[in-house]
Amino acid sequence: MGGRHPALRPEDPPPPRGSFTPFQDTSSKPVSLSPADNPAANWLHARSTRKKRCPYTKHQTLELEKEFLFNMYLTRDRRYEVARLLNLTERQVKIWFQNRRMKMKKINKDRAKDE
Amino acid sequence: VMTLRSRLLDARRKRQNFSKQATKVLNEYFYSHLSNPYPSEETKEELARKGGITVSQVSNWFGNKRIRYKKNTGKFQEEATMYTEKTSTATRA
DNA sequence: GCGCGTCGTAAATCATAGCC
DNA sequence: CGGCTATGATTTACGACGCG
Repeated sequence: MGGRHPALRPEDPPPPRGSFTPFQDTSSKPVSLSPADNPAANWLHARSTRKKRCPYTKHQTLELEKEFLFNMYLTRDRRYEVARLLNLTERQVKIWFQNRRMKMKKINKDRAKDE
Repeated sequence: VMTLRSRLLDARRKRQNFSKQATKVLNEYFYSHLSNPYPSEETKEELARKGGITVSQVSNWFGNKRIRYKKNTGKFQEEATMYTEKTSTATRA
């Protein structure tokens, strides 16, 4: 593996709730846990405090796409405005743009091979 | 959703399930690395080559497989046994 | 240090291939 | 054929790490 884990943690105590100790484990690989009966026990998993994915409405998506067409990168002001208009948080808008840029990269790559 | 594949892939090849060869290659890796089924980029490329699919498809497959396996391990026991023995029988008999 | 960037992923959801 | 499930792909959300 590249070494870097994502937004997930391998296995850990129950939800700390207080939301500290984000962590993960870039180094140690005790390689021990994972009872034979549950191989998935040591796999990465999302923290239990993660917000459930909530599909955006057609309108929200359409407006976000229009904004993306205009600028792939948001200014702080635009982000605030878009979030207000679409009733999303600024964080959601920021992440939507990050994901959208990744999607664009993938599309371009696919199209490059395709010719 | 249909914005991507609807245009770049729909007209011609619609989604089709992977070939037996691709499925075999992916499952063999998955079940022989069950404790850590996260292939490196290089490994993904190799699996993609052996299966005749793209690296993205390999990533999608592992993402789907990990979640679906974790959600219902029981349902996969049969194929788990199958691919596990297929991979280890060589050394014995 | 903050703050936003990319990268890789989980989990949910979508779309439809394929099998009764 | 119509319904249902299996499966591949896409969509949200986030931690780790990088960089200015």
